Amino acid sequence: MASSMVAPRAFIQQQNLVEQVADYLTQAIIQQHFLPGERLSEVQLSRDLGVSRAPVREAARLLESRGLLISKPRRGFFVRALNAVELEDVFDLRLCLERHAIDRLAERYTPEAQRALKQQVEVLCEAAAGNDGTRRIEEDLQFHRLMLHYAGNERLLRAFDDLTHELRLCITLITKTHEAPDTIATSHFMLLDALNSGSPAECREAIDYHIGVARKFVVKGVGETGDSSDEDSADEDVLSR
Amino acid sequence: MASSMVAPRAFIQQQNLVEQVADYLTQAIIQQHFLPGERLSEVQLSRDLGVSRAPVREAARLLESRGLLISKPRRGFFVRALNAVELEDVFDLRLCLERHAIDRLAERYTPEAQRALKQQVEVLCEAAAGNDGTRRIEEDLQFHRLMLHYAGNERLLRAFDDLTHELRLCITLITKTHEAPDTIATSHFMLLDALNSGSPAECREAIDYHIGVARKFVVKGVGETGDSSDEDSADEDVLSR
DNA sequence: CGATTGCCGACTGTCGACAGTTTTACCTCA
DNA sequence: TGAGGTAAAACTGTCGACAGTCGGCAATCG
Repeated sequence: MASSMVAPRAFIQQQNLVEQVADYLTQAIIQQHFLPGERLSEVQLSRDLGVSRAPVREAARLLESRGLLISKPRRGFFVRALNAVELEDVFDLRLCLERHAIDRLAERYTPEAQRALKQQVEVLCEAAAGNDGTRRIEEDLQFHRLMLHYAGNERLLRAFDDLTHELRLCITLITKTHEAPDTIATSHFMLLDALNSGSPAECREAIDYHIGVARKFVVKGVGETGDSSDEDSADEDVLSR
Repeated sequence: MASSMVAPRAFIQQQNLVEQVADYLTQAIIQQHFLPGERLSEVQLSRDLGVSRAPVREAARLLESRGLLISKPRRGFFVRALNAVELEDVFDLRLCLERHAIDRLAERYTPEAQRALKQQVEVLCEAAAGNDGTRRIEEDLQFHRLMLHYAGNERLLRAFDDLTHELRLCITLITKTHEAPDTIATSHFMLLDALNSGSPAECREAIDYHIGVARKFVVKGVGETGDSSDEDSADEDVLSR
């Protein structure tokens, strides 16, 4: 995985079955090997992966907290299916988080942050030129993650990471519609320019535009596939507690 | 609910052991029966609660995702201890979420929302007059949760709920400093007035002031207890992934 | 006397098994 | 042929057990 980064201990990490299972499930869901709404059998999974049910269950709970799975008592785990409204909500929250992040970032735009972001945009442009759609998405998300990181609020970053799992889900789910490499490049350079200008208003405008474009892309896509995921859950669960 | 906490009680109802254990742990942590940084033994807990280790582990993972526990591989689960910086981050994220929420709420301020919020403020005022500090906090949080709810973004509400667990943790941890009932009342009526005015700027100002006050209260409190929770984790885990 | 090494207890990670429940398949009957 | 009921199959929730690992303590060595 590219550049400097902190060498993440490539040593033997044969442990952590839970995490391994979670990674496997995440990949499988994103790559549509499990369809939205599909039921996951614990025994089936444990057989396939050659582990017992305990780590599978714990991994499933982890994915549930990340919004990729939904558990129904006595029924098991189901792949999360986002409907149009939920999709809008995800992008609205993303807008909320990134607006705040870019506000903070503009106040503490260190040369290090500037350099890192610029480099990441270059990596992204390179990825956009290639054919690997998944990598393009990952580099794009990584750019935004860097923005959140340099905004200097760990908790804010965690909220973004939580959201990213769902974001990745619905983005990958749609990504037949390829954005042109130029569009991606200019769209991100606009953000850098806004940050360089130091004007909060300009930053706000840039991020609103940026996310608005992404939102349109995905929402348009989901209109085609159009899954609603509603079955019997007619009642509202809000307001409880 | 009572103070007889040490006695673990065989409140073993039939189903949903995980949720019951999670609730028990949450209460125990908030009420400081487990101190920040303390290690939780799975076998001890399972013995005390009269259940096996599986539901305890799953509940612990749930609390970990809520930020109340931290798991160290091969070491077990530890009660989360927030240092001053993390506390600031929590309130900064809260500000981020509530700003966005009040913006949206101002755009769709239905009579129903208006009525519900007003009623909740009254409940809060009543609670503030009483002696039960925990209830006052809960009613306060419930008011803000209602704001988020009527903002009409389920995902935003979920992010707030996630944050609330940590918020509750550090608020309750500090709450020797009682806010005066009048202060609480006026502080919330200001929010209602701002919403009634329909002015986004006024709403923004009100929520900034409101959360700023709460933040000062809590941060001041943590300065006294002053736990840092840092031990050996000198390395940064950000930027990974 | 201080540092190192080996041992011991405690604990976590994981597993296979059992009981209760839900789903499904089949069989009967109108 | 379709509807309804019943029994089997499959699955989840939970449990107790085993193995590998971690931290502490004591004995040993410099």
